[in-house]
Amino acid sequence: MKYIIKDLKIKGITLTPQRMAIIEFLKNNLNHPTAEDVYKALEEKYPSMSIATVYSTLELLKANGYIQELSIRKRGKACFDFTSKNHHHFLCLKCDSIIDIESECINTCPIVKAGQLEGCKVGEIQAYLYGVCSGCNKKTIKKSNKK
Amino acid sequence: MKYIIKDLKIKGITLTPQRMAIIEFLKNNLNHPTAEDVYKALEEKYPSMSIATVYSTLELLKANGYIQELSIRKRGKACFDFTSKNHHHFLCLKCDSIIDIESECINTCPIVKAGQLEGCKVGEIQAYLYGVCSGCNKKTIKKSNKK
DNA sequence: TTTAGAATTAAAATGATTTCAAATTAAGAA
DNA sequence: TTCTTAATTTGAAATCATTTTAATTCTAAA
Repeated sequence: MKYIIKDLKIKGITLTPQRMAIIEFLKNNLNHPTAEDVYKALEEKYPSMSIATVYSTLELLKANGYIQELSIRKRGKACFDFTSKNHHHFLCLKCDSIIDIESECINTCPIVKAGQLEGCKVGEIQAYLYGVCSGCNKKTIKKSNKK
Repeated sequence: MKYIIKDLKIKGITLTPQRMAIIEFLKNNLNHPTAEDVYKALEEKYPSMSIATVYSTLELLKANGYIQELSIRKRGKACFDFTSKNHHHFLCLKCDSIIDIESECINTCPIVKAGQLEGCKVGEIQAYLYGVCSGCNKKTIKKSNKK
């Protein structure tokens, strides 16, 4: 948080209250919010804020590498994530939730380690795992027990 | 190709000329076309075909597991891929092209092999590799030699 | 051949995101 | 502090991929 503020100042990027509020919100909401999520959350405190500001700030933060836009979309919407370090994402096909996967095991793949494949220079890898999350798993088990 | 036709018939799905043409096109264009790509390609041969038909057929083929919709989007558009077998995708950040990664190495990750992680049941993994493709790499080298 | 259900069509609707021009704000200079 | 200019925000309109709709046209089975 602090380092972003400092960093942005060094880069000569203006720190408006709106931008501060958006950064603050993202810091405290690591559950991959959409632009709309951010907008709705800040609506009360900043009634005059425009959704266009949310989009432009998210774009700014993305361009400067503070946040990542996931390739995965929540019901057609882009969602965002603080890029603490390289991590992957798990998607629950039942409840639509996105869970961070901190496991390093994907990063140990030969391709990733070598940083290249068939002449392609590989910089980054984003893995999306699809399945059923533990919460939904438990629900399913309970249901089947009831029968 | 043949097996899809047979399969669809068995499933009681009507094989209209439009659907046949779309399947045929996808078979011959493995470069991850968008709905618009499909539509434009068939426009000449089927001038009356609607883009809505393209979308509904892609949806049908996806629902039946013949094609895969990538999470990655080409300039904001969904793109599709025959799912021969589980494979991953490389995205060139310079030329926007998407290249199939047949390498099995990602699938050998402990998470994927175990099929679970932290209580989540993992069914499938889609990896997106980002970087610079061999074509663009060569161009860059040539340029830097010219200097 | 008839007919009911399914698929196609063109147009309108939707909804996330982007663009725009006008109004406001930030920040450096005086 | 006040002035000034450039950057930012705003709200509304525009964009654009995709979906929906209702009417028309096909398909396939009887």
